[in-house]
Amino acid sequence: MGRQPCCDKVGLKKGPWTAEEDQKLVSFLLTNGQCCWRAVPKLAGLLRCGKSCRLRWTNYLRPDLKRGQLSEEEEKTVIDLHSELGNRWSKIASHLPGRTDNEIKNHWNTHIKKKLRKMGIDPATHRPLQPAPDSRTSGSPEEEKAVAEVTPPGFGHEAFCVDEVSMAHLLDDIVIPGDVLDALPAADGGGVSTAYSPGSSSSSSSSSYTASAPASSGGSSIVDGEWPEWPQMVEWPESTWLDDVVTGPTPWEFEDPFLTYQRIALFDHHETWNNSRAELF
DNA sequence: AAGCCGATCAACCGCGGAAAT
DNA sequence: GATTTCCGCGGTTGATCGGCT
Repeated sequence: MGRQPCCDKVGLKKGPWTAEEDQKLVSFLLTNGQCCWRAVPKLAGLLRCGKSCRLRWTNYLRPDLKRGQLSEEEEKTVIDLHSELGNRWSKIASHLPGRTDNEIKNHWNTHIKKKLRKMGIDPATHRPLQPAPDSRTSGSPEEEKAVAEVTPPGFGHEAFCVDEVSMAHLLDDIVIPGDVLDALPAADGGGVSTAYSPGSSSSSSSSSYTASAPASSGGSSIVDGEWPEWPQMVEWPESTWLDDVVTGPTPWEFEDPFLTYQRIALFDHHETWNNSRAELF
C-alpha cells in the first residue's frame, strides 16, 4: 500500500489557464500557503491536476517572480552556471532570484544558444565548435546540423583554410601535444599550464570540458579522420587568453595542419574573441 | 488580405529520487 | 523490504504572434 494518487485525472481540465482559474489558485495559496499540491485543486475549486497547479504557481503566479527579458548580467550568470552545471535548470534558477527554471530553459533555448553559436561556441559544451563535424563530434545529428550551419565552408580539417578560421577556436581549448609543448620557448610559454593528462583531471570547473579527450585515440599522428592520442592538453589561464596573448611569429614548425590551424586561431583570433565577448556581455 | 514560416513561451509529459504506507 | 505515490526536474509540444512574401 502506497500513497494515494495525486488526482483522479478524469474530467480534469488541460491547456491554458483562464483568469478565473488563476484568481482561484492565487487567492487559495495566498490564504492557505503551499501545503500539499494534491489537495490544492480540490480545496481551491479547480478542475486541475495538483501538478498543473504547482507548475502554474511556480512558473507564472508566484508574487516574487520577475517578469520580462533577462538582463545582460542575468544572461551572463546563466551562461557561467550552465558551463558548470549543464542543463540543471532548477539549480541555475536558484542563483537568479525571481526567475524560474522554465523561464531560464526557454531563454536558453531561444536566445542564448543562438548567441553562443554565432560566436562559434558550442552551447552544449561551452567549447569552440569543432572544425569538422565528422569523427571529432559526438553530438546528435541535430547538434551536428546546427554546428554545420555556423561552420563556414571549407572549415573542416580536410579543407583547412586559415582565412576562414572563425573565432570558433577559443584560447582555452587549444590542444597541444606534449612534444610541441616541450618545444615551447620558456619565455613564450609563460602563463601556459598543463591542465590535463590522461587519467587525471584538475578541479577547476572548465577543466571538465578541456579534459574531454578526443573520442578515438591510437597513433601519434592523424590518420584519415582519426584523432591521434594527445599526450597532454594545455589550459590557458583566463588572464592569458583574454588579455596577454602572444601575437608574435610562431617559433616552432607545424607539420599537422590542424595544429597549425589551432595555433593560428590562437594568435590571430584572440582579438575577435575579445570583441565578440564584449558584444555579448 | 491571405498564407506561410520562424520565434517565443506556457503548459504538458515522462522520468527518477524521495517519502509514505 | 516492497509497493505506490508525490514532487521536482528536464525535455518536448503546441498555441500564439509577428514578419515576410
